[in-house]
Amino acid sequence: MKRPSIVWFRKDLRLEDNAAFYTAAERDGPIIPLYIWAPEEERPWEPGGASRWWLHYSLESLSDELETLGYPLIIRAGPSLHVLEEVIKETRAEALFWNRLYEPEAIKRDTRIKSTLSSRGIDVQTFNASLLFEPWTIFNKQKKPFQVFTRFWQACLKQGEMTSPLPMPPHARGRAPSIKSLSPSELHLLPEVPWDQGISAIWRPGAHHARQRLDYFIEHALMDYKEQREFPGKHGVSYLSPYLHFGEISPRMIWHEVVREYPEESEERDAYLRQLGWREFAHHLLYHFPFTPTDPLRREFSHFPWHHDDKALKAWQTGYTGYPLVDAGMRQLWITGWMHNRLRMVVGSFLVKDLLLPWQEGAKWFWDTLVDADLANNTLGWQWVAGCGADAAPYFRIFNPVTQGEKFDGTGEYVRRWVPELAKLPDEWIQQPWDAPPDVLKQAEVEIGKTYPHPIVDHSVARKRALDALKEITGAKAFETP
DNA sequence: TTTTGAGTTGTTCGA
DNA sequence: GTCGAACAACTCAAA
Repeated sequence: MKRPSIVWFRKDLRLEDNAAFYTAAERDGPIIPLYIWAPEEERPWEPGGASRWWLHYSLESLSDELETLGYPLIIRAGPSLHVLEEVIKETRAEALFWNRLYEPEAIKRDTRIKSTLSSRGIDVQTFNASLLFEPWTIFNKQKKPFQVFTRFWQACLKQGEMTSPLPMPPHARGRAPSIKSLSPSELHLLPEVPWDQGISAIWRPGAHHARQRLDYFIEHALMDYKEQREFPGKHGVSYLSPYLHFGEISPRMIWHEVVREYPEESEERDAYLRQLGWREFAHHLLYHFPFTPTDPLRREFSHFPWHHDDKALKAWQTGYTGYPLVDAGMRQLWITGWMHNRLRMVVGSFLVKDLLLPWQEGAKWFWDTLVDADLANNTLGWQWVAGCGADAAPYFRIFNPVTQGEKFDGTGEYVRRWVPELAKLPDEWIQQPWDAPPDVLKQAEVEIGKTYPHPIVDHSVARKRALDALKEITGAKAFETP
């Protein structure tokens, strides 16, 4: 019997298709599953409020699952290297396995830890458990990273057969030495004031629930995905983003299940798989352009004449801009810790183009409020919407919140759900209550400026202002990548 | 994963 | 009955 191996869990809080855990279980010796809470190592992107909430329940769930297999989870507080050294000493572990992360700070830390511990004779091995295609495996013909999604995804799909997910490892054979552990509650991840009721009402963290969501999605929504995913009032999407972020399900498991259920190519199926592609693309970009969480990929945008307006920012954050669709999105986020992707584009465009506030402010707010806050995805999303990132359109995208409402929430059911003070307005006026005739407003018990705010800006004026602001930088230094 | 405005075509209606 | 204004509905290029 060998000495113990440590499996360092991070954003891979599952047992199935977990290469690090699987490798440890195949090895002949006890396993010490370890979680280290070290938020300062991720600064300035330490987990936000909603993420912490999720993490608390994920750790409880992971701990329960491990317990039934006979591997009690050890939870400690960082710094990571220090904790690893401690645990190695306490258990006489001789091997350490983990699944790789792709955020710049995590890469630096992990590289340092790997070389330090390897040099002391620990068998350190790392694995891919979070991506279908690791960033250093995909390049264009000039050997450079792709900056356009479609080409990137085509190149990925040409890589050939996707390998199958790894199974659940067997029950523990050896008994790990018993060492001290914190409980999830001792990490103080849950809020002290109970703002989490809306989140608790709809989310169930944990690998088991990720599975259920996936099965439900494949059975009920996948075949209508291409159309239905556009309607925020419907349940046309998979709701898997937070599970993917914390690794409670792997993209490979999703891919495999979807393809097993629908072996034939189809527009619906492939439209969904393509979304996994966007996640891959986001990680790819973050890896190759590690400055992008704070700085624009297109450098000329660092001269963009942003405004600074705390009042406007606050109105956006709290969902009081006077544009029903924008406000509905922001309130859904605040209450449930999640926002439909179409709304992420609409509210993002509104912050950046209509209010001319820097996209970094939006990214920060999302980081704190989203249960699926993910550095790669958040960065890609905000740079895309600001027009300063990859996959830039040849035009300056400015979403019209009224038109978007009419197209994607024509019946107003989404707005009515999240902006109840407008609920009684007829469909015709619900996306633009300021234009409704006085008797209609009266009938609906809406008083603009009292029960619901005046529009914070006039969209058509704001649109022109944004185009003018863009002109100020288009003369600036041309597009370049470092 | 867009919007706008200009231009075109088609329809209605009244002089 | 014919003509043109007005407008709706649509396409398309440009941003």
